[in-house]
Amino acid sequence: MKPGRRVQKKEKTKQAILKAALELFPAKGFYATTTKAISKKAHIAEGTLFNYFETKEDLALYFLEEELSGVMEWHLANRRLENADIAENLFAIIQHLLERLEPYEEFIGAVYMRALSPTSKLSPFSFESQDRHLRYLRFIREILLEAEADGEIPPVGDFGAYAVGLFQLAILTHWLQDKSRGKEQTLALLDRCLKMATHFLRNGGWNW
Amino acid sequence: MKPGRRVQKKEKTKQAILKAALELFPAKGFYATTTKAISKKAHIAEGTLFNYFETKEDLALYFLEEELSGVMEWHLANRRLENADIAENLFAIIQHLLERLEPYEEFIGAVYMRALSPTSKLSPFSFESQDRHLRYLRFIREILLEAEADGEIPPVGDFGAYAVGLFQLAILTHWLQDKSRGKEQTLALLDRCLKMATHFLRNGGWNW
DNA sequence: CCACATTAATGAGTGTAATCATATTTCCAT
DNA sequence: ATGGAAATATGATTACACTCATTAATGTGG
Repeated sequence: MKPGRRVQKKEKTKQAILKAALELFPAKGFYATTTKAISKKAHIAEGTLFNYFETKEDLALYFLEEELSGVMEWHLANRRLENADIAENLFAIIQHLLERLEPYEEFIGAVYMRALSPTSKLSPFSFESQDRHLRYLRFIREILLEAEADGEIPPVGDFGAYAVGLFQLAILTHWLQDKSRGKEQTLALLDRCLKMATHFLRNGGWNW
Repeated sequence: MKPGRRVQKKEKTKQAILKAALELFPAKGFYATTTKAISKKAHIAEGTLFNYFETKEDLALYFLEEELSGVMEWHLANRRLENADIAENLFAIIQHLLERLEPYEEFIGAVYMRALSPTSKLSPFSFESQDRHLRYLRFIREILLEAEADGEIPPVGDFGAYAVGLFQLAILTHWLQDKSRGKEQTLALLDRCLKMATHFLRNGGWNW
């Protein structure tokens, strides 16, 4: 079953849009980049862009979602982490995500906060993009469940995953501002917070 | 020094805009309310609105900032809280804020997340609105400093205030979704988190 | 190869936030 | 009071994200 010309062309157009966006967003930022400019650079009509991405925000979020998926795949392939404790595990995951997000530093912050929002009161987002983020939350949930099963931490429920997601947001905002070499400040903070949190959970802070 | 006609009129116009916005935002939500509709209801020209508020978001955030100021004043006037421990103190503050935000529940979430952002990479916000939020962070910092001085908690630095701000954001997103009567779920969560955090800090979790 | 169905591309059109040159109002010094 | 300066209001205009009716390209069954 080889892909027909239609599928091929479609993929090519999508890649052209993404390539154009990835040249403009980092250079001019999310807000100063117009969809018109992206279309032009991708050599397509203005309307075509919206056949591929519902909104300009969705286009920017595509990169985030790709990297979130990438992190999940990477983690699955990285058996070494299966034996790591929960703090190491989460540290590795978040650090890896930050590394992957580096090319998007200049614009991803503008839309990241909204991606997190689980309620329509927060933004006029498509359900689809919420679904995609939910996948990542379920992934985190899985990791926490394993740690629970090993007796590493007490049961933290769905709320645990939600909390980690929020923590990740906090780390990301710190990372965006971090001027230190190699973002070492953020990494130190990340390490410290995770160690504290697991220490806290192990010592019965949660079951109280 | 009585205010001249100019100042009076200006204040009247501002109030008219706020009144109109407060009728439309809760009814239709932030996104479905047009600045044109607000102007019309306030009996002013479309452009006049932007003499008073830089952007539509700024207009919505005005209500938040008023309430943040209100919370600070309220806290200052409430001597009872000076002797309360840090958990009670923060609980009272955040609960009070949530109560005050109730009238804006339908639209404040749409802009709240952005107000928090301390970096221009996150949003095209005016510096002014960042300043206003900084005032609140300094207020939180003050409260934490008092608790530090009393030996209630170890020194948590500016980061402590930042963390509380982020925590408040987390609580707010929970609150927006909370369908329980009187938002009691959120209040229970708030109580639990604060008690855990102070317990944690007191037991040397931070100084590690 | 051809009709015709399905899918994708197009760009003029729309709605709306925000701007800006101009007009109007208020203030104040004489 | 009056003229001119400063502040404020105005709404036509702009810029932009996004829509949609139409056109073009591709796939398919006979």
